[in-house]
Amino acid sequence: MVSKIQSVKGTREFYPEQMALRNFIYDKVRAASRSFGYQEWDAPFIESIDLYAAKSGEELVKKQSFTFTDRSGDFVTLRPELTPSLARMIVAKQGELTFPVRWWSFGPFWRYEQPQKGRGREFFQWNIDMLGVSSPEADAELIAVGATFLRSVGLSPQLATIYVNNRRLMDSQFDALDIAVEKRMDVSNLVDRRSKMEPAKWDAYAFELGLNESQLVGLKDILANFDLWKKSDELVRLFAALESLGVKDYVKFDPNIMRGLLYYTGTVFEAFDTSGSLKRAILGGGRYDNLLADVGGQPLPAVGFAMGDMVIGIILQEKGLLPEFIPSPAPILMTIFDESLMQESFSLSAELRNAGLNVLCYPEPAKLQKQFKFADKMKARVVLTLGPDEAANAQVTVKNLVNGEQVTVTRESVFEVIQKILAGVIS
RNA sequence: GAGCCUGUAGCUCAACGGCAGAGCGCUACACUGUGGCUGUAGAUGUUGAGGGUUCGAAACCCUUCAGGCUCCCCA
Repeated sequence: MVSKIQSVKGTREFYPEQMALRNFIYDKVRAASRSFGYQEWDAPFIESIDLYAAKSGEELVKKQSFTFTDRSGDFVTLRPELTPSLARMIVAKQGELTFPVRWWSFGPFWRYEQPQKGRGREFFQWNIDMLGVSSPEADAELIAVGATFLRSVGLSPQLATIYVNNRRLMDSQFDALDIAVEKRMDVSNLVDRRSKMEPAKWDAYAFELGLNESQLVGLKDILANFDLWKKSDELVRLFAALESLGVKDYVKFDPNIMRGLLYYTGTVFEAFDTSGSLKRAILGGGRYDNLLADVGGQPLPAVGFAMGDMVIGIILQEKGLLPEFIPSPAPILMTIFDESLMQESFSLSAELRNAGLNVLCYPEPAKLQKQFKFADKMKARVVLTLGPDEAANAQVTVKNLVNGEQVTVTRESVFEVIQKILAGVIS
């Protein structure tokens, strides 16, 4: 008895309908990236574990990466993130690249996590970065790319918001409370967890981390102050640029946005669906000015963000923002009337393909009813029939499945008639 | 890595420890040159897998796999 082999935990199978969703996201990602002039690139899918050991979090490297030894005994990792590969590739050609570099990528990543809604072990991720510019206006451009994407998939500012904060601003606020530099990580973590903990427990946790009463009160004041951005020149400039770029209605300052990652140095941001059930970020990123120097390059400022395909995919499905799924990429079905007319029908389909049309040919003679039903299932818009009557007069019958109208025309004019029908359907 | 919930037809779900069912979908026919809509008929299946308790298990117990909700983490 052969037992069924199921797919690996946390992976997804892409049947044509799911593939259409993935391609929809890819198309929108590509369009948003290209509209700002970003170049597409990619890195290897497998990398040495050492690449991540240098700068990624310990959690990521030790617990959440797919790592194995290859046949020669070397440790290799299925990439859990792209930024270290980006840093290496930039450093390798730092002397010959034209800056600012604007690059984007969309590809697969793997993390050994507990699968949940919106989170799997194999997923696709959009990464987009600008390197070589340290201005808040560069930060604004990346946020604008994200907002442009959200708008392009039908997520209005009412449905999705990009929350912005700034690490330097928060650090200065922490300094003002006499919170030691060594404690910043802990306090960031504390801020991150606030929404998940009961207030009393959160207070207790704060004291546990060594904050005193006045520091806790001060921290709460900071986190409740949504005008704090006015104290940051960077954020004032950022919001001015966002206004000019036409995306300010997507963006809100929020001092509670921290982001766990160690390497962020300035502006950080995260986009959320404001109305949905999913509490996960759609996209997130920020400025990381020290990373390239840390991995051995010349100092180079950088800003970027990443977006996984799972959360956005679920949101788009839940909100009904996906286009209708059309099973067949060919809008035209050529029927096969009977054995004797099969070759002629194949020839006609070939002629139409040569003329640039996508044509789905029924593969064998069958009842017309069956073939029309098939056309309907495939959501074809035009069905061609070449029966004895048509063959005798060098004609073809063309049926418009959208409005049910049918005409019999000469073979020479079929192409034109079909084009008119397809054009009419679109408009 | 930890806790809790769930798993029955292709899909969504019923079935008190006592004959495995419904809706949708699917197939055929009504209609021997025409889809959708309608009507009629038909097939749905190792109840996730393995073991145990019981006269009898989809149900109870154990193990395991998968999904979901938390913790963790979110690069």
